[in-house]
Amino acid sequence: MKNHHKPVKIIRRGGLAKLTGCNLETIRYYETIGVMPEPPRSSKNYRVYDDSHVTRLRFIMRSRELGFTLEEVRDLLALVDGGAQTCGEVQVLANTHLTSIRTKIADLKRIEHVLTSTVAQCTGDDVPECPVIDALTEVA
Amino acid sequence: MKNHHKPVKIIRRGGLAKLTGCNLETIRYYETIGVMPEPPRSSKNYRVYDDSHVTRLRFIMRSRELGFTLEEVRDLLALVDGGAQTCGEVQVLANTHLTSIRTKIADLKRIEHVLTSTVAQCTGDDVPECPVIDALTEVA
DNA sequence: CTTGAGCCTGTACCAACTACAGACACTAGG
DNA sequence: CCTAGTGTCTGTAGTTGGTACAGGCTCAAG
Repeated sequence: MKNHHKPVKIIRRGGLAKLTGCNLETIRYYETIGVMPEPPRSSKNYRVYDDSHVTRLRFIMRSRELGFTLEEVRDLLALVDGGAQTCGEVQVLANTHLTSIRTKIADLKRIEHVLTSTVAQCTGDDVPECPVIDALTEVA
Repeated sequence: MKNHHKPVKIIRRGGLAKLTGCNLETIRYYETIGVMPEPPRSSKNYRVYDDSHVTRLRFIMRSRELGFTLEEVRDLLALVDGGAQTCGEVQVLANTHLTSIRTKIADLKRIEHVLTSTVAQCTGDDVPECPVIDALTEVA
């Protein structure tokens, strides 16, 4: 008969924030948009979390770090929650996301190329003539 | 004595939108945030634009296409408006922007690499085990 | 007994737009 | 002359992904 009056360290919102590194308010935000479940409440109406919430929040954060939108995170979680997720379904989501990332990279590289070659023509002097301004002004 | 009762085709908001490809509402937005000037109004309170507005809006749009934030656009315009802009000053703004673009590219490439190598391990089958889900779940 | 920390709620704010409602203005057709 | 359609005006709300703050409650320590 152990743990009679110190069963488990209870996790409240601040605790979950510290455990995960997530911002305190963001946790509540994730709850309101439905990617985090509404946790049970203590007698004083405090949110009470457990390990499953820690895991889920970390999943969300890691997904976000990899650039998944919250809508995509919702889809991933729906697959996981459904229990019937298949590797094939997840792969489709991941590949779709990968495509949009590759598009973004291509866009940024194009921008980087244009800017780099334009700035390279700058004298950098105290003169009003500037290739960058010209490039932005030209009718394109 | 020509153009006696057809002086110049007047440009209203819709006209400016068509000339530039800019969204109608965005033009008003740019005015409220101060990157586009308040144009004169007709007797019926319609905004009346001229070539200078077309040029300026195109400058803004081109800057946005190159990924400058509206705050950066404001800075660029301030230099141009001041009349005393120097190539050196513009170059500084452009290089700062370039740095942030390169950072974004690097971030996206890292993400792309992680996702690509993870998805590559997927069987894509109708099985619940999935390397992507594992990667998102792992404590990292 | 008071002070501070932590939690609660609702709401406002950021970028950079986009869209919509409701009210006028103007033009062409019937 | 009336009406339909288009264009414009204003203010305001919604988008994404958070972040922050105000005002109020509870609780533990000093």
